[in-house]
Amino acid sequence: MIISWCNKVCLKIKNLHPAPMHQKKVIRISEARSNDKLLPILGYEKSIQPPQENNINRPKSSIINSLNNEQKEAVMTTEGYVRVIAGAGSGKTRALTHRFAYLVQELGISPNSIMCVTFTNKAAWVMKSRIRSLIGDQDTAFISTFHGFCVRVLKDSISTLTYPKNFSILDEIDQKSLLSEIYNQLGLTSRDLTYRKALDNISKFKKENESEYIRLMTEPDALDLRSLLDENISNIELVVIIKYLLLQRRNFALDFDDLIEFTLYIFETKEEILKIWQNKLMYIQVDEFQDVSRRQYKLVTLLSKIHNNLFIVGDPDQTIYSWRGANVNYIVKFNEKFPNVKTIFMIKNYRSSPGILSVSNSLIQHNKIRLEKDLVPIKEGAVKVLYYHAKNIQDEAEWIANKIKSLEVDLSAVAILYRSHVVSRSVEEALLKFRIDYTVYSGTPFYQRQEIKDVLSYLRLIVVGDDLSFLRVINTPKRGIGSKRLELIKEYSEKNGITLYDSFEMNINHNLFQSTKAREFLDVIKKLKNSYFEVFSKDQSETSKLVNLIDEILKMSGYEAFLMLDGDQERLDNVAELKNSILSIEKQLGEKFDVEDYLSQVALLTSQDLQENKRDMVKLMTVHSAKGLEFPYVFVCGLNEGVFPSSRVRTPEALEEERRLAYVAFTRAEEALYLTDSEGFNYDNSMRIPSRFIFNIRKDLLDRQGDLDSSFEEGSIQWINSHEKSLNSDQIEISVGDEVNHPTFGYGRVMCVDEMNSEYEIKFDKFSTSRLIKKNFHGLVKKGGNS
DNA sequence: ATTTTCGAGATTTTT
DNA sequence: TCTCGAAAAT
Repeated sequence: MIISWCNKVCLKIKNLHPAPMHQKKVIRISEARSNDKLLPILGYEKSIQPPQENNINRPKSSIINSLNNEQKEAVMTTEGYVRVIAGAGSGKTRALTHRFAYLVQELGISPNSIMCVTFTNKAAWVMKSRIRSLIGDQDTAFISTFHGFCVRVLKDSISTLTYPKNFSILDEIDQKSLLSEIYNQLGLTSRDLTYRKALDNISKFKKENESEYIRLMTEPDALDLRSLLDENISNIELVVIIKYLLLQRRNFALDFDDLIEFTLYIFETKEEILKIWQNKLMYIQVDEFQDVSRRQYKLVTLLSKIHNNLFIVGDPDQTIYSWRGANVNYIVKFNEKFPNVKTIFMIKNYRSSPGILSVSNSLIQHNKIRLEKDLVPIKEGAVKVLYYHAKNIQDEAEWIANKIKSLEVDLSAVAILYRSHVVSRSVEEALLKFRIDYTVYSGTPFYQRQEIKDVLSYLRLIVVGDDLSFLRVINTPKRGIGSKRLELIKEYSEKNGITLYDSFEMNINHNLFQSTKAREFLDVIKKLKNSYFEVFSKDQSETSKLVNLIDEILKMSGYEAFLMLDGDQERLDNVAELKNSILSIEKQLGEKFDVEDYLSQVALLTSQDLQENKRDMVKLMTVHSAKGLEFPYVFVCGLNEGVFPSSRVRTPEALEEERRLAYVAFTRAEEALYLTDSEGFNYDNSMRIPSRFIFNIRKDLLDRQGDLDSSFEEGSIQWINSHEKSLNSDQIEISVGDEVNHPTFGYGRVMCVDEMNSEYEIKFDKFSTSRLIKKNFHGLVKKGGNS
């Protein structure tokens, strides 16, 4: 409470609505105090990190010497298709980095000919710095995520398309704002069709009409889309999809999947470009291959076709992204798809103590669909994993806080993992109460925060002038321009085929804008545009051009004043942080820095890139974002039915994924692992019982604490068993291609089985588009025989 | 006539 | 934190 008060004390008393705990960054008391003298100034300068020191010219042999036999084998098999199936903590990333270094140093391969795909930006960053420490300061430009690579390709070659000539990246927030535009137009609300569902429909549409939709997006005019719209005007879901595509076109906006899809499209249609990349990238390495999606798989296999050097690393037991399209079969069946695949198993675990490992093994064995593979501990020790059953959530959270205190270790050695963000709330309260510093790693990513998006939108409006930025910025801070006045601007722009900003400028004298601050806003933007062109056209060697421009924007637009009046210290800090990150990027790139490039890529950056030096704080994050990381002490909390596994689980397959997720969580721990759950009620008022994953663990492996009543335990196990049975029996054997009969829709054929949402997609004879039917709908009858 | 504010209700996981 | 609708403020 004290810390939170310190953070707030500098604010106006007015706006005391606390943000949800899990979204907040809590800072140390000393920092909070020093902050209040900084309050009146927006953006204080933090010292910029000194550049990393490189150990140049290490003896060559060190690349191999520190490795075990399997790793050596993986590193030194430099030709052909190699698959490493590596358990958690077995040093797979190490094998990957050392292989990169080996290729460069021993075989004299240019680092520019090696593509190394990581799962996150952070992983790429870590890998780069490790490789640099092995081989000195070399260019490692092709160590990146799939998306990072695609941005690079697109930047080079998007001009070869007829349309668009230019692109920006849509993040989740942008997607939603596009949708809300459409909903406004159609008079829909999110109750009629949830955003999530609509976005689902859109990606499904794109998947099914793969070639079609790219053509529609890249043709110079969207006549096809418009006629498609007219034909299907009665199908509201389809209308939303088509309108969305039209808006995407208008804004040159690509979402994360489009990024890869467009790259593939360019590769498939422009052979010269593909050839260039295929020739350039002699070696391709992919980490976390178990979480590769269809598009990503297509991309790497396409790229490796000339040199045929593809090195993949992954652990099928750690597949936790199937809901995003990841498919384990790409790694499991890799050897069937390519000739002479060399498979190397790495099952020695260097990370965790034996107790942690046996618990993890014991858990994952309950999965039926998997390659048998038990990890072997290298570490020694007999410490058991501790399981604490609390009577209520507060109890659970405070037990964790107490335990952390009693550990008496560096706080940065401790991580608390949970299934979903909501769970973090009670833990945060307890940590505050016990005065334990912490950072929340997940939550809204830095570049998706309101204030950051606002500032960047101002910038983008000035530099690019796109509609999305205009909409974001026109009424923040409030200028008296709401839906009705916007309507006028939109209509005019639609009629004349111009951007919203241009339409706004042309209508500025309209009566409707008289009592608003519209003119003021227009003047400011005009002035800023001028100063942008002035500053950036001159060949100034001054480094912080962009930061200066942002300062100007903040002052002139009134956004700074708005933040100081309305926001809290955290937002001011975030804006300062943004300026800092721009400054360091500018410094890094020097003359090569380009504002438009920066703006088009900013969506790919994550908060993790900025949170490097968080010393001495407990880390809180979701299990998903803990992927690939390790911590000496790990707490997994909220191990309750309905939370972990999530209550949304409808199929045995989805349950197995939850179990893998738990497995990932457990195997993050190095020294000690603590599992906790609590009694009480879930948000849907159901009684909380311990997670089945607790009962999956062999009893003698757990050191149990807390008051778990034996009849309560008995009841819990019974409920779990019956739930498991119902999961399995819900499945009617209907698969793709089957003919079915539906009581109202009649005969149809199953086009697709969606495991995640447990739906069938069926094309009925009566309808032109297919429909989704829930798997647990009992009226569906399978028709025997073929037609 | 429009915009702003405020309370109520809801929320898996993310490149 | 987000969205929605109704009441209050310009």
